[in-house]
Amino acid sequence: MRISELSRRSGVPNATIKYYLREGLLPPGRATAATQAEYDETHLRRLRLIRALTGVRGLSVASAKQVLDAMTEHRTDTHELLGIAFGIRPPDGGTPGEDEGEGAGEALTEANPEAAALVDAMGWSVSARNPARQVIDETLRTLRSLDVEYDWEALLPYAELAERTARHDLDKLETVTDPLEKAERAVLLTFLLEPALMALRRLAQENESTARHGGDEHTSA
Amino acid sequence: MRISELSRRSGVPNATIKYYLREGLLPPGRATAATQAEYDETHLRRLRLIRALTGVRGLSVASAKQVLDAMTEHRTDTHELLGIAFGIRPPDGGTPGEDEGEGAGEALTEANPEAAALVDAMGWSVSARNPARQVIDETLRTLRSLDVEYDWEALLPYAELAERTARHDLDKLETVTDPLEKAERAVLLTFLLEPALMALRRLAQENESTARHGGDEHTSA
DNA sequence: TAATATGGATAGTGTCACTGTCCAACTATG
DNA sequence: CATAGTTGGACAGTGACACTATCCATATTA
Repeated sequence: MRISELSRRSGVPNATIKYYLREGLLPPGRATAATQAEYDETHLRRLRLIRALTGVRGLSVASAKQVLDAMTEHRTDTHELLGIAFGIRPPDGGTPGEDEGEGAGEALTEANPEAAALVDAMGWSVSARNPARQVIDETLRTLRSLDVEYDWEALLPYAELAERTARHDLDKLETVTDPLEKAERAVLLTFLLEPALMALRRLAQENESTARHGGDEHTSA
Repeated sequence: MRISELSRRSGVPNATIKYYLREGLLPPGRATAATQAEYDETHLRRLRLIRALTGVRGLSVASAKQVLDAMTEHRTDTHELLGIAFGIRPPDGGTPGEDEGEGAGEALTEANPEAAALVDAMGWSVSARNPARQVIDETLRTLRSLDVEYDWEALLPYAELAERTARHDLDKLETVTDPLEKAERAVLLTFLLEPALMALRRLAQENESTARHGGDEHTSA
């Protein structure tokens, strides 16, 4: 199919598709002539994936590219994908310092002692370079700067719940055999589910709060 | 203190403080003269809160304002705060439709049948207007549009974990008595913890993946 | 062959979160 | 009191981001 059909079938404007092509999020079509290219179902699918990541999940185009790249490159190694595909946080840009791309190694463990302690306590085996560590230490530090006494031990119950969540995630993944599809599913379950998971927590919080305080008028305007 | 000291003590540039004042995130100081105002510790604290929300959590300035406003207005009703303070998603702007401020009511439940079913199945009592419902339905719809067979029932295990998480959250909250402080803590635990919780899941996922697949070389470059 | 579509390049748009500059009014110091 | 420095407020400018629009030399289709 040509670009217009891709646009029509995906609902993504023509110009935007070109933009994604430029940015490398969408692989170029097979060129049939100097000014003509042919796209197929994989392009359509990729496009939907891009919109899911940038739309529902709210990733920036650059972050989506990283995830997509990791997905296609490491399609044989789901486990590594899960580790690598992260390194991305909400499209905030705040608190950069994200130029530690290489050679950080040990330093990161040192730099994130709380995450390290937590990982240790849980008996987890995760890369010292997993950026999630940094998120944890940064959050804890921020919390404490606001006088909330919170340390990695306070996160232990959450870690156990996360462990169960992860087990559930991986169970879901194991039903898929095709490596490419598996990698895609991993991305979907890891990233797309995040807002929904947080939404569940908010729902549960409201419910719990209602249950503890006055249990009526909770639906009032 | 004057603006410079506020800037020095918070690490937020002078110009940025002025910007927050303009945007209404930071309440104005007590004017001592036509071109002079006095700020106090509450301003400093608020500033730190703003940076925590926009920095670690990645909220947009506008979203942070909503949260902060809800926090100060509903400081008497923590339970309602938890329901209201959301309505904000990552600063993506994608898929808006967020102009349902009033009179949506029933329509939202209708519009989000999966969230409704889930809430029902869990026996939860939450407002029909809680925007988290929309996030859930939207995520599920997106997932299915990508051929991942996923419905609210698949979310049930997560909902149960969320319930436990929420219980844990509320427990932590109950130790605080001062209503203002409680509202602040609620915001902190609800919002600031989110990235950390997601980080935990990623860590747990990597660990679980390592455990299931080859258990070595997980730290390799 | 003429009208239309396409791919690629480049420029422009609107939003966001600041950042810089001005200036009149203050304050601190000599 | 003079004068240098600081402030609050207004407003313009900046750079990043995610598009969106315009061109134009082909290609395709009628």
